Amino acid sequence: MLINNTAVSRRMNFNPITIRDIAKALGISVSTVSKALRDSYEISDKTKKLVNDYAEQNNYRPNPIAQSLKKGHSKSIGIVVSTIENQFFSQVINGIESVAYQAGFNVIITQTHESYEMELKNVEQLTHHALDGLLISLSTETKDVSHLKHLHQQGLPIVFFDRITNEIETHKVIADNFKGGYDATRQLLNAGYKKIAHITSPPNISITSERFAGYEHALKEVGMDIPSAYIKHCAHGGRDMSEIENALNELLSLKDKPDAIFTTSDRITTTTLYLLTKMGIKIPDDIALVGYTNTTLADVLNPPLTSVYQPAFEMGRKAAEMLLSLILSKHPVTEFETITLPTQLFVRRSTLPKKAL
Amino acid sequence: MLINNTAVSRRMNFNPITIRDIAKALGISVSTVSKALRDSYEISDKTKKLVNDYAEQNNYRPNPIAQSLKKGHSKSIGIVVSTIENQFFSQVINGIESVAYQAGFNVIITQTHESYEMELKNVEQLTHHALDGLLISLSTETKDVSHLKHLHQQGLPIVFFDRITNEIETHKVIADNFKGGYDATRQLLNAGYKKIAHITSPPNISITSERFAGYEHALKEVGMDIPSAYIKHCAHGGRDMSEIENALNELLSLKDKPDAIFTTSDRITTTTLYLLTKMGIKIPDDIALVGYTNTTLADVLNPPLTSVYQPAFEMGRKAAEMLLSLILSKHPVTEFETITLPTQLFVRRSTLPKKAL
DNA sequence: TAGCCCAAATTAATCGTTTGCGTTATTATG
DNA sequence: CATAATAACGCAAACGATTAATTTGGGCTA
Repeated sequence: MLINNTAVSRRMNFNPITIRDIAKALGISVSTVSKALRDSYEISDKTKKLVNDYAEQNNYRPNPIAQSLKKGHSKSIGIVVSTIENQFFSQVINGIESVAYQAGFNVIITQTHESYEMELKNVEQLTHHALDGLLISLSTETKDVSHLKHLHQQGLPIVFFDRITNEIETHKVIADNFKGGYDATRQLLNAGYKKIAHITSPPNISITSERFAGYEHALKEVGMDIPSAYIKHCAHGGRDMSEIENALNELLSLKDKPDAIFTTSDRITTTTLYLLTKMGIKIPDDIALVGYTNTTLADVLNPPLTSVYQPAFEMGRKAAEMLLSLILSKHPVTEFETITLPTQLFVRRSTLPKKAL
Repeated sequence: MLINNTAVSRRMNFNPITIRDIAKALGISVSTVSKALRDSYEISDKTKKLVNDYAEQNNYRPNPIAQSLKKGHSKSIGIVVSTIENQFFSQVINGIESVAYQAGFNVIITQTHESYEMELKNVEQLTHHALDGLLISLSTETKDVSHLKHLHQQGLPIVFFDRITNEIETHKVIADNFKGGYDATRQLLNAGYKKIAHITSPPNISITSERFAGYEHALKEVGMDIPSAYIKHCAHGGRDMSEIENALNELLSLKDKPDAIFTTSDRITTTTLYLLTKMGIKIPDDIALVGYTNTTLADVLNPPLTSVYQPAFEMGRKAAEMLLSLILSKHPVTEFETITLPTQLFVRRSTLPKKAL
């Protein structure tokens, strides 16, 4: 009876039972209910049972908003990535999730689609909602990180992963991009390719320059210099197919055409493969291809694709662990570290040695 | 001076300025500040300017938690999908995002990884945090939807997409699964294949039975009956490779081996392709393959994969629009609709007509 | 029986905002 | 000049949960 009454007295909206309802129904005070539910020593077992039973029967759930307001934290962390369609990022997110949920945190995912403006909006959005911490991989367009600096100064824990900045001192997790670039290039060199082009993201983001450094080092090691006409930057990291189409067309119209291409990022890699195929260019016969990608499909592509694989899940785990340590730390943290995770080169048919062709 | 003082007086934690701080600094009341910020007619322009200037200079942000508590809503919606690694779902999410953000809502994404237990946990998690509405595609394991029924009865707006239930009356968005299954099967039949196996998810989820019905109809239409040994259900929708491996092994050890396979779900499709390739089975020569997938890579797979493409982005948009209409509705909604979106069959080399082989 | 202790419960303040209503001045009206 | 109207602002009660401080009512001891 009573139950029904309290039930109908609420709005039609999603409006669950509160501790006040319980208190009223049981004829005791609100604080007694609260303490009983939290199993306080101040409350008798009899009352506790009474309260708990009633709460259970009426499917009571503490209002998380009220708890957050009171406790001063929201138990949720924000994630900013370029796009979850990229398998690399969805795997990172899986890693983040696995540790966040363990710790009772939930995650809010946002995507920049490689746009600086979207990054601003998302960070704004996220901090407009209550956030205990932020995990971010910068957008391709991002050159200015003052939006993040402000938040960081205000005390919001931030951990960077993948695409980082050195303008903000905090924990960071990256893959060994230098080695990834080196391994990929070295593999092409070993297979006999001598004219190695590089299609990549803009140089302002960290991964681009690091991978380029690896590429450069491998070439220099064998005494080759870097032909600037072979280096192509896609303004939006290959978001638009036309970026890559243009890059390829330019490369292919060179007098001295490349005999191999090293691509970075999932999107650039798979789109390059798609376009070359569409153009009727044989891989690796006409042009060899090695690319960064985390797709599980590399083995069944045509041809199977030599690729640099990044430990995305692990990166997510590590980043989340570091963020949680920042959030949960009693004292302000002043010592930060940057973790570098190894990458793995999977050699497949797209970089078949030249002599074997 | 004052600014600095208020700044240092706060905790080291992320603890931004409040309206109380503004009131104190300006020597006016909290309510005046609040009203000034909300541009109330009760406040003079002079005071408004004073408050707004101070707020801007000190980078004031209203605490969203407090606002949510007061206003009774959180401006965020929850999403439950099986896994964002599946391109179909990440595209759906992009669609959802595009309308949610437009309306000032943010989204919280959770993954079930096809587990009923995880679905329970996620729904619990989500509603533990403050939610204005829920978008959900059921997990493969889910047979009981009482956890959702409760929430729905309590008044939480819910919209189902993709994998729906008819036990709960609300808005739903699905693809035309019957036609998808029919088209795929029909394509195989037209290409001359006669022994068509079907690897799919468990029959309890809606998409499975709907697609099966299409498959069945196509076969019956040409007077063929459905050989039960050709129907394989993967308990977790292909989450574990072994599920698919077993299914394939059973199919291939049949006296009367199938000459074609119709797979549903991204995961099952790509894994089947991978396994057949690894087994050295030629597609389509030995076995033809048509599958559900939303990967952009279908064209560059080996062989290019005939596939049923679902309008994932559009599905996300529609679902989000319906949810928002539910959330924003002044009156309780009693009329619900189920939208069915068309699918598209892309014919590629993996179902090359038999005579052409 | 006074004095004290302890268990068990209540009161009230708090988190940051919002908002109905009351309180001042100041201006307009008869 | 007295009164009504209005503009501009403050007070205090919410929203739901937590918790320090306080009260209440026994029970026990000296």
